[in-house]
Amino acid sequence: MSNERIALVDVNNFYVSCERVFDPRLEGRPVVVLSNNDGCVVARSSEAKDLGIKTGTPWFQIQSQAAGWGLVARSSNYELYGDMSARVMEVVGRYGTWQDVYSIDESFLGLVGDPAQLQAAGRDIRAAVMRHVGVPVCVGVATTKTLAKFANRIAKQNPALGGVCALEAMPPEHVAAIQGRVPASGLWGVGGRTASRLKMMGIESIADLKAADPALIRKKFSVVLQRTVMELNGTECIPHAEERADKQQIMFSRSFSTPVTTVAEMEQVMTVYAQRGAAKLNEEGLRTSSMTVTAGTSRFAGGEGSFPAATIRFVTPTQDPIVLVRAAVAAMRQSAIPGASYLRAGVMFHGLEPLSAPATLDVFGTGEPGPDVGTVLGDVRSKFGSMAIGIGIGGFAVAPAWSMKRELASPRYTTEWKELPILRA
DNA sequence: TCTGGGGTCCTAGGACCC
DNA sequence: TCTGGGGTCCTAGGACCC
Repeated sequence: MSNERIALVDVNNFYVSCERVFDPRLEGRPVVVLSNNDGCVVARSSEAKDLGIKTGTPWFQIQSQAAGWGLVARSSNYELYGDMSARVMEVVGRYGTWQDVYSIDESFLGLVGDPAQLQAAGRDIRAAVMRHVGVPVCVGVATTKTLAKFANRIAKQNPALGGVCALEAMPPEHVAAIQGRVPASGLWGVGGRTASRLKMMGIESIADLKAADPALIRKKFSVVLQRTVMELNGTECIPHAEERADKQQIMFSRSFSTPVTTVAEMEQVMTVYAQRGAAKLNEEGLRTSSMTVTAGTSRFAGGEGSFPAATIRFVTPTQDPIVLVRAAVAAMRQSAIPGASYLRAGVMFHGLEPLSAPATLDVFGTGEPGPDVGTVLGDVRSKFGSMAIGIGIGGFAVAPAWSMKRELASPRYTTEWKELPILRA
């Protein structure tokens, strides 16, 4: 058996940790980061967790108690987090035989060595990320991705381990005892629905699931859960990211700060959202053969609500923002109900293909390639800023009433010259 | 008054083909 | 009472993840 193992490295409370790098006054205090429109809590410091604040808690429900708790809230600052993520991934990647970036704050890593060497590597990674980027990480090491996730969780929950847990360095009976105690729902890939169905079969703990018959699990659930069972028993079943397919869909979707009720406003929204989606296509070097536009009223209001959705297929796949904007506006004009109080909308692209792919036969002769508008817009924006140019209402100088609210935002410390942190010595 | 945004993978079922 | 078999492709929806 090879002694290559899999590490899962992730940043503790990533968004909060990013905020703390640039505002050390937040150290030791309860801190939360809010979703777009300052809607609900998406990240919490350990102190905020101790206050009993849950992920997803609406900000308006706890806002009035914040001062009494000494709780600090920040709007989410994805430019900052994205840039910090790239720095963390670069440092972590130096230590692996391979690296599979799984999310904004996690990556899997190939590590070679005996249990003691793996633990030492984990400690080196922690120290390097702290020194070079300034955020704390935890490291779990095991034989499969599912077990590495489990080990990482042990590292997080036991401060005595110093943020590193190599599963094979622990006594097996100790590991078994933990697996007997922790519910299966604590595993990667086992959500609430699956957990409650498992429970009805008498499978409650991780140990129960590990001992379950993989064939039976596949029959009653799916190949996904079967893989979890096999990974718990040390058989690798989850392929690395580079072996997985290319991106399948791209979406741009946002809720509004104030409801949209008129057709004219909804057309504005589609104009802007389709352009934002088109810009993503351009960044990825893709074109789309199918676009879905959606909108929705509040899920929390009573009554039926209105959730229009329309899909447009393009005979000739396109990345042209003018084509996409026109189609999105026309589709939504037919689907949205005038007077309904819409709180969100989105644009999704499917059937993606690289721009380098051979063009589909253009039967109707409409797709004569002119200057690539998307590329021109992208170039102008990267030089002069994201609001520098746009199509139609997308080129407004003043944000419309429905646009996003971020009242508690921190500066984009690392990606905007005008917002660099200032150091006084 | 105020409740996120973006993805992945799998499965079932229908359309269509020979 | 009988009314193929086998295959592909596509889509919608479910479940999960961070």
